[in-house]
Amino acid sequence: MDTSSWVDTSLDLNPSSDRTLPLDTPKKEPSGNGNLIVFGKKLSKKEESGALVEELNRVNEENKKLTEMLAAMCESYNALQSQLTNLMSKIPEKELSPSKKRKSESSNNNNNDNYNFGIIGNSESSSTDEDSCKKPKEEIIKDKVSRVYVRTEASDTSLVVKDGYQWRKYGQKVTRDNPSPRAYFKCSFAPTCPVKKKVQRSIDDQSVVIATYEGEHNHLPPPQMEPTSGSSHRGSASLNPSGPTMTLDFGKTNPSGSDVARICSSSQPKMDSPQVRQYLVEQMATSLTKDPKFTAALAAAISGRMFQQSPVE
DNA sequence: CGTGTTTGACCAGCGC
DNA sequence: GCGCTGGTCAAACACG
Repeated sequence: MDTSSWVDTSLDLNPSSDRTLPLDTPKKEPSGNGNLIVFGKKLSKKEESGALVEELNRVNEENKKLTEMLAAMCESYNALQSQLTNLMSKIPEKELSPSKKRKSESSNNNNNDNYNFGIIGNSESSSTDEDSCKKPKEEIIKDKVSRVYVRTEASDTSLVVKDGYQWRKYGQKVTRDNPSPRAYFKCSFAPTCPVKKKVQRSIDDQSVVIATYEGEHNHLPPPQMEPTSGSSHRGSASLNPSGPTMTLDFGKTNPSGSDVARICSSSQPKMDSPQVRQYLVEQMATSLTKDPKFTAALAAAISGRMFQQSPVE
């Protein structure tokens, strides 16, 4: 199993640079004493209910836009998947049969090309077959491997991927095919948790770190605490790296995002019929929302966003 | 003083 | 068998 995916460290839910969602609107959080305080002004019951209705409308609007975003994402995902399928069918067999374990490692790094095409989570189709052919004697069930591409600031050398879990670094190594060091982490939240994580900067894009998760957490994720804990500088992104990670990529500036958008607008055949379009959207949305991991990741991302937005006391 | 990080040493797998 | 490489260990170190 090998799942590649993209995530912005801030887990920005906005897919494009123009922030259409009203997520950054001034907060109208209910205060502890029951009355809403907007910009320090206490509201009467009437105003309060009005504000609540307004808030509800806003949330509904937001919900609608999120749904649209999800649908758009599903569309592009589907289009990319079919493109990948086409490509995979065209690739000559020899390219699919590297024999060495370490070759596969480097070829996995070459999978960085994936994000140039905005392909999310599809390297598994090749690498899974690869692994199963390549290492028949090795336990295939041994580890679930997932890969997450994380955009960070290029100047940030900490190799910290904020995924909501606690990690203890136990090693660092400079590998042959990448001048930037690779850091090795173990999950330290539960002593018995077998999950390991490798973090290395992309050789192509220094602002991108590739986090490779091995294994599955045998515990619940730690509660999303305040972002000041540990080394997290911004709100900790909450995604579940265990298993076939369904990582959300709503990065607004990363290459995959823009390429996805480009692919959406250019290479994807137009779905002219609104019925067909809606049907496809529903199909994809259904299949996605049926995945508990996806919904969990989505919920975590949204809640994380809300936490970030909650006013400082 | 406890916990986490750093970093050189060591080990195992693989190719030649 | 040897060398190369990735992965892990563990002592030293840093930090709160």
